[in-house]
Amino acid sequence: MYRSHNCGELRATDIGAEIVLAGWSHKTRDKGFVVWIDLRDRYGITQLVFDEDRTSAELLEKVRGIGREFVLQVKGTVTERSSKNPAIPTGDIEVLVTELHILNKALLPPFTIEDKTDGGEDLRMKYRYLDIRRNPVKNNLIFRSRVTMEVRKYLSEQGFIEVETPYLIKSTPEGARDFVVPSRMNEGQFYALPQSPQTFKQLLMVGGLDKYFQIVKCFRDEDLRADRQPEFTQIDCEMAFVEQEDVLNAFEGLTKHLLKEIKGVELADFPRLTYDEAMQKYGNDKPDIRFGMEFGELNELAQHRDFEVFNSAEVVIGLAIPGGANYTRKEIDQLVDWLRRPQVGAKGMVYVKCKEDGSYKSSVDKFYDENDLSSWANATGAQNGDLICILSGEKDATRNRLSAFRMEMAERFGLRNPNEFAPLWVVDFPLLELDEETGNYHAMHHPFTSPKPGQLQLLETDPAAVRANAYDLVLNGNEIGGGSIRIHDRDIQATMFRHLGFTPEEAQAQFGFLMDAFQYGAPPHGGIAFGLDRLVAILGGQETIRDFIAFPKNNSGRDVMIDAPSPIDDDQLKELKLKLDVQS
RNA sequence: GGUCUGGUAGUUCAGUUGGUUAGAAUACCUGCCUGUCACGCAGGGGGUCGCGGGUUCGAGUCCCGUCCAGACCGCCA
Repeated sequence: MYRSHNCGELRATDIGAEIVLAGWSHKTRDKGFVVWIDLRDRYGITQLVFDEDRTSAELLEKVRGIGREFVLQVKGTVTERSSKNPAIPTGDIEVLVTELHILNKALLPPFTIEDKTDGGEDLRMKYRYLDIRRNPVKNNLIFRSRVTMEVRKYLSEQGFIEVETPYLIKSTPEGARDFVVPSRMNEGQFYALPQSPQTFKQLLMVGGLDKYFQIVKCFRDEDLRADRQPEFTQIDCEMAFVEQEDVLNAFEGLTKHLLKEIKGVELADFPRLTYDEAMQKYGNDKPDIRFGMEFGELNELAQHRDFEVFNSAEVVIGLAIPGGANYTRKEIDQLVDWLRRPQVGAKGMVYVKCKEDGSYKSSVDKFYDENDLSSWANATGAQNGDLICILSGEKDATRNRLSAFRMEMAERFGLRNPNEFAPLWVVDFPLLELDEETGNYHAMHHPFTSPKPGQLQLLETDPAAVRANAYDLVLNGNEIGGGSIRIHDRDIQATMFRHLGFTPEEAQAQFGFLMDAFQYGAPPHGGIAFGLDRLVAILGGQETIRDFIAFPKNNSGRDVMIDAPSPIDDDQLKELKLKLDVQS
């Protein structure tokens, strides 16, 4: 028996008990006549005590050889502390050690194993197993486990069946770049790792499973971000015989359940915005609605005067910055500089100061009078004391820029409170999106998404106008889930592929299995997939998902701990019949 | 593919206008300490200033290149 108790559970009621503990030596405090060691495990810290009166000289000698992170097993008596520590749960007691075994020695860790470590990101990732000993990381992993447990519990209770789908599947050109895996037994051929189990879950619906879910790894070979990893986990769900309303209700239920169980937050019914509304009000299809600051469209009010910049623009949009009227010239210049950075790319900004006395002062006073400026304040909801910032230009780019600006200002004003949760559904996404580079349309969600009823004909005449039964669940400015009602009719699916530029032969070669299945009685179906890593991070009140993943990859997709990816040797290449063509 | 920020002791960082022996904190080591718990006190060891080149009498500091890390844009059906 390695231990009778863990390091977090002994209390005053245990005083007098003979116990055995095991754990890591967290910190030693040697006061000369007495030595304390904080013994740490997953459950907490228990203070061990050794002193000149009660401990043998031999044992004291051994204790003084113990370094940080040695693995210890101790036998001893639970005793009352003469000076207690109310800061920790075990602070009333300590263990007077009679026997000590060093189960394993340890090198000095390259960073301190403390809540506020002195280690940087780099080192922590290289020695992730040490990092995981720290409370912040350990607690995040425990937190994640609680979330997945609640997901499984809730969905199982709702009648969903968890089914595993294959990881070695087929590469398709649509969507993200695939990670590929060479097949030894099929020379010159490759599997792809799934970007999502999309087609399989649809086939499970054809198979009659009716309600499916899976907590599943997905893989996308695209560049990383603080909230994006090349392998990530989805809560993947699909239901048969459902309309959009059924899916939204089912997963609004899941989200409410999680917020209640995990955060103790009771959410009201989620507001819904159409994609068009979201873009118009927030310039963003995943708006953060924890704060207001909605856009005001000023086209009608600002055009047809003598100001050419606005007249020639597709849109003129204003955003009221609370309390911005007293910004100095320098402060406003700094905002303009921020907007002009290459990442944002605005050419300039027009501003209107809405002064406390109700008068206006703008950078375009030459072209507009008080009535104009007043109408702008009205349109943007600006109060006296606010600053209206106005961007103009091409619609999508201008909305995009002002949206980035809105988020930046909210960040600066501390309006993005991590303990506040503001979910919403964004619905009625466009079915197709024009690819600027190729001039072709591609599916905004994916090619299996069904157009809104009655809009199929519109595909021929005005593809960009077609709306889809597609929806995103947005939480605090993050897309945490997205899904759609799928196509379940072979002919409609074939039509979709044609519009996406597939020849019938290509469509059959790549997705024939799905379209064939649709011929054998596919039920109407739809579903959703949640990004688990992101969801857990947001519930945990953090921006970056890395510390909710046990072994994450760095910015360049490397695992610096195991040093992957890495070259493979020539024998392996030969076996796979692969030749490399890389410049060394 | 691009923009920006950073790389100096085990670690986190400071280092002024280019100028003597590159500092602080923390960690580590030694000694002291009768109740510590961020223990305290005294002392000590510890540096390829990412790498390569250049400018200069002289480079941690300026210039060019390169590698690495991070944030973001593109990308992510």
